Amino acid sequence: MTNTTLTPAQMAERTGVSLDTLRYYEREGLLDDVTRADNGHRRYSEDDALWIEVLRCLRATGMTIEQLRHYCELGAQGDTTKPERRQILLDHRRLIERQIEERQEALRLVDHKLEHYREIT
Amino acid sequence: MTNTTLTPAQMAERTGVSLDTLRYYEREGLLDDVTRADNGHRRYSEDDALWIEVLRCLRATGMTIEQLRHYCELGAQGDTTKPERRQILLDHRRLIERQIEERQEALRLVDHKLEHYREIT
DNA sequence: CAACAAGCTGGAGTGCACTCAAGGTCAAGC
DNA sequence: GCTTGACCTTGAGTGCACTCCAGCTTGTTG
Repeated sequence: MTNTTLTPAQMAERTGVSLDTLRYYEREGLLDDVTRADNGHRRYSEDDALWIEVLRCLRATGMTIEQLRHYCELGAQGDTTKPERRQILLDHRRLIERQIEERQEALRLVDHKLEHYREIT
Repeated sequence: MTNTTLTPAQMAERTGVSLDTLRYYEREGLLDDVTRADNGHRRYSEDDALWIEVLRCLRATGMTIEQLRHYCELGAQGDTTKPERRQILLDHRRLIERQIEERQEALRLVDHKLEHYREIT
């Protein structure tokens, strides 16, 4: 069993992305040419697993499917698109930073409201 | 014009919440008894403004409309619900902290990918 | 007074990201 | 040989949080 591929179920387990969502991402062009076993079943590679982790992370921080598709298309077009891909990541990085700031402010606000309840268990 | 109330437009401007969304929140029970001018137009108080800021903040950090409605209902039920309201805020606080951690991890991942592009402008 | 801006209501529509359903294939185990 | 389970495809359905629309009233302005 020195098999380096993952079944759909294993991938779902490992990445926390559901079977349906894995197929959905593939349909949307976020995951290209997943190899297949003889019976037509998907066999994900380790690289697929890493990329799906990236997808999960970018989605969780608010990148849309549309934006991810664009990023993937750029990747497929080769090295000339590297600057644009880099810019997309830089822009998203700033978005994440703003999200962190927004949440730190939210913590302050929640803490302020919690003071109002401080006398209780 | 020493008027301490805000028109819908002023409230939208101030809080960044759209007119439609302000009405939607009211319909959903997140905003009770907004006073009205003689002509039936809404006149928001300063307290409304503060509360809408809270709503915006909690929504922005992932509290659902349903949860917010529940929180509001508890508030309307009086002081006996204080412990539950406090617990809701504590739970949400933990959620926000997890979101910050998730985003800090996302930053690391994005930075890692950016290293791959470091040779470019 | 005409016309425009601001607001009102009830209800329908939208966009996004999944998520589910129906009907089928295929391999392994009893 | 039949059932079970994992997977397949296509296409429809769902849930959420808005967002828009039609048709109305009211107040202001040239």
